[in-house]
Amino acid sequence: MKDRPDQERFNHQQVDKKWQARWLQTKRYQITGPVSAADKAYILDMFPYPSGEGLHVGHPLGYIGSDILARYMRARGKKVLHPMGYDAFGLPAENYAIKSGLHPAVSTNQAIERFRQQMQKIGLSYDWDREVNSSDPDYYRWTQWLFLKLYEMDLAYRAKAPVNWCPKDQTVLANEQVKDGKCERCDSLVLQKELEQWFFRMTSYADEYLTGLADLDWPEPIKLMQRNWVGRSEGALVSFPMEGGSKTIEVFTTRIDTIFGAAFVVLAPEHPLVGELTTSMQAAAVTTYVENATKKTPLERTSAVDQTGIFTGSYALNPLTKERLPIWISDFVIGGYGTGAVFGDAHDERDFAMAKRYDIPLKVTVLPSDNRQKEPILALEVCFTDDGVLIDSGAYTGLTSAEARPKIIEELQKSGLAQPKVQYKLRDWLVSRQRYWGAPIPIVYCQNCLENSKFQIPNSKIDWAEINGEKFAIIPIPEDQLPVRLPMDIDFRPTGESPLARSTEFHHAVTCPKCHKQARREVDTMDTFVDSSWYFLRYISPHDQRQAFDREEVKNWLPVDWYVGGAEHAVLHLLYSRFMTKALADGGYLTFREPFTRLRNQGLILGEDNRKMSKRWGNVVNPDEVVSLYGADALRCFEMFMGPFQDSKPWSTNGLIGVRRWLERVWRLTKRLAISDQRLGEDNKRLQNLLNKTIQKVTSDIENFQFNTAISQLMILTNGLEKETSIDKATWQTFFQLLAPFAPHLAHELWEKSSFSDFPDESWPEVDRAALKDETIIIPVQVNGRVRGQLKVEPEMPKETLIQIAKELPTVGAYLKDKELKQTIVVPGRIVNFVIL
RNA sequence: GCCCAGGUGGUGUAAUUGGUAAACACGUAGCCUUGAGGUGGCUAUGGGAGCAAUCCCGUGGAGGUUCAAGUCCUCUCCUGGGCACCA
Repeated sequence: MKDRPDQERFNHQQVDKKWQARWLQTKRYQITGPVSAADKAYILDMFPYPSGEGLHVGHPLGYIGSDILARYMRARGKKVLHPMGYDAFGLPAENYAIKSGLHPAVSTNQAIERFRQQMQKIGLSYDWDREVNSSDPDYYRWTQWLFLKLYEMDLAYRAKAPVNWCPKDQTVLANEQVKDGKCERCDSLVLQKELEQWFFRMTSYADEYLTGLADLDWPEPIKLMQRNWVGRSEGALVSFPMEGGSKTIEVFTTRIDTIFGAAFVVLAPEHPLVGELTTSMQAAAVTTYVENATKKTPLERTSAVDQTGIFTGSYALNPLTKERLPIWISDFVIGGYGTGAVFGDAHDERDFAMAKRYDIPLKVTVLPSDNRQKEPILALEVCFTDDGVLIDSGAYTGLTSAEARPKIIEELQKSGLAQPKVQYKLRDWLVSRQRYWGAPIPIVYCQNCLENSKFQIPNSKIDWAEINGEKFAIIPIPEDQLPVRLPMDIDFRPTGESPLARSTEFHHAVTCPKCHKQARREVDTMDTFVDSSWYFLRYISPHDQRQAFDREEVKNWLPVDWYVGGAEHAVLHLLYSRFMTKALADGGYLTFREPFTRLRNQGLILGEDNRKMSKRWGNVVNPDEVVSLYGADALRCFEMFMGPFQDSKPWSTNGLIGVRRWLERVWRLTKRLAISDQRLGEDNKRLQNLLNKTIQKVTSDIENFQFNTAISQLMILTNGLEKETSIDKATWQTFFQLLAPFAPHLAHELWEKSSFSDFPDESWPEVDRAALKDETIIIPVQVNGRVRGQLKVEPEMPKETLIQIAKELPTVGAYLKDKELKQTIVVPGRIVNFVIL
């Protein structure tokens, strides 16, 4: 029978299994003693939420990229820490439990089991002994410990605040979880509600989030999003005294230069002075307006096109001009930003629209830009040209408004009329959740302790909380009593109060750790983002029963060198992790202030129909099927070959087949090519150069996360090898080494089959410098910028020779004949260009 | 509305950073192999003119800089993402 190529097929199932089993048997790197920053590589993937649906083909894109990097770094002799875990607390498991009755702990563990198997099938080289699971008491115990530390450091506090309330999920949402005024998860319109909640003081590091970005190797768009999120603006606080009253209205402005043109003052409906300022004449109208405004959902409020408002009946005085300014209320002013009050003037679109609507007289004169030099201008009035140039405010003639601002503030500060102020959009982080499936907040509320504290020395600070009108002392659970375990048998249907409140045992059968009288527990759980804000520390000593992380080992391994994950975490998770790191550093637990040195984002893999992969569209591709049909290496290489790592791109089974075809060709090469012990001879410069180029390209491409072109280059090398009949051993080995990070199963198998010794895990090919030269290259010859011929030349050929032989090309000569040569441009090794008239 | 990122063949994309546009694949066509099938092999494949050598056009659009532009500048259109009454 004829020896048909397809009888030599690469049996990926067998090969995958063999090498995956080997990885699991391998004793992985054990952390011992100090590791220098230069020797280590902490390569981390954002840990997944283990959903019941398992991974689809888009999830592992990032894992494959980081795995290639990890394998490459090991080959380079680095000590690599490459762990994986599960962000296992959270709403979906709880919602699923409500629907199916299956306890979240059970469904979550099933999902984790499945995730792990799926990841192992792809051949991801994680250190499986280091898995963490945020819903495990051994983990959340330390999340609770962290809460206590923040509380000690006054970075966790309890406050009454208007909170985003999702009526469907019956829970409070963080600002970050509200999208377009709707719940991020269930799309219900979000309402506002006043509740006492736990907050983390994110804002204490507002400036550091900005300055710290300078030293981080992160994608620029992500940095920008963080900057926008922090939303720093410099301006001034100005006090507007009330006419005929003792109170003043504090106003924040970034446009102090427009203060002379202030025409009215606007308060947010929530502003505390609203009641006091409203005259009896206006009382009814104001009450109606304020009620309507607070009833509105955030969406309704932000989507309003008109600047509606209501006059309070009172007046304030411009502190500079002493002019009477009517005080209005409008819901375009946000209670939670700045001072919740603004002054209105003509330069601002919203102010302008409102003034127009209610016929409030404006005070700024806007002059056409060709009118700059004209007089006269009222003594204290600020005038602008219509392109925003300040032309007169007395002392600052000729300055742009941006130039004038700091000077005006300085001037006003001298007379006590204003003070500089930096304002941030960033808010503190609301971490309380009225949900079951999360880490319990380690606090009890004790009435007895509050009573007793009245008799203590006046200065002893005791925090108290108000729950349903009753007052309690806030008592943190002592560290050695952690974890506060989540009760397992509980009715977790949402009713608006935390499900934990329904557990008598959890809620009431508790004694105060301080006075040992009966107390009640905090029944809220923590936002799952708290769990994920520190998990990268737990991987260092995941089984440590005495501490959250081993401080010495953390010093060795952190910060994370490469962090790989989706861009959807640009602000939330990444900012929370930065906050936690800074807080722990201030607490003396860490010696660094930024958790992630490098960040790389992977793109989305869309369905073959170019839509987001989802059950709803029926376009989900399961990696298990791909792996069993085409092999783990085909999946890995194809996902890397599809396009730039960070881009979104549609799945294509045909493309996958193409990559599989390539691996098959590599497999067959081993059959066909004779292997010689001789080094490549001088006669095979072509192959030598190709090999060198491939080493260079694959190496730099991996380091730059340009895996798609690395695969292309490996394909080019394969095409080159196919032209040979025999090959030297060294070339062959180099090829397998280069292939190994991408297609580890195939590469290891081929190495072994070729009867080389054990695969060298800590070795990476070097470019053979001596071989890297003397190949002729082809360069274009242009006439007037158009290619008219090609030249085969030595790279080092001198200019004069180049010009001469270029002129002799028949195709070029024809153009140059009888023409005056104006200029000749020669870039050696690149191009020759003749410029003629 | 504001701020980013990006528009290159039928498709995914590449381009040594200003130097032969389309590498590497997919798809398609023809041929080969096979009893058959294709996750097998070979060849061709941007558009147009021509028997051909060869020529013209071509990187969303319009201008510009340059010996030379996918790459730089100005304006403009479209797509994706983020923020959104932040004073």
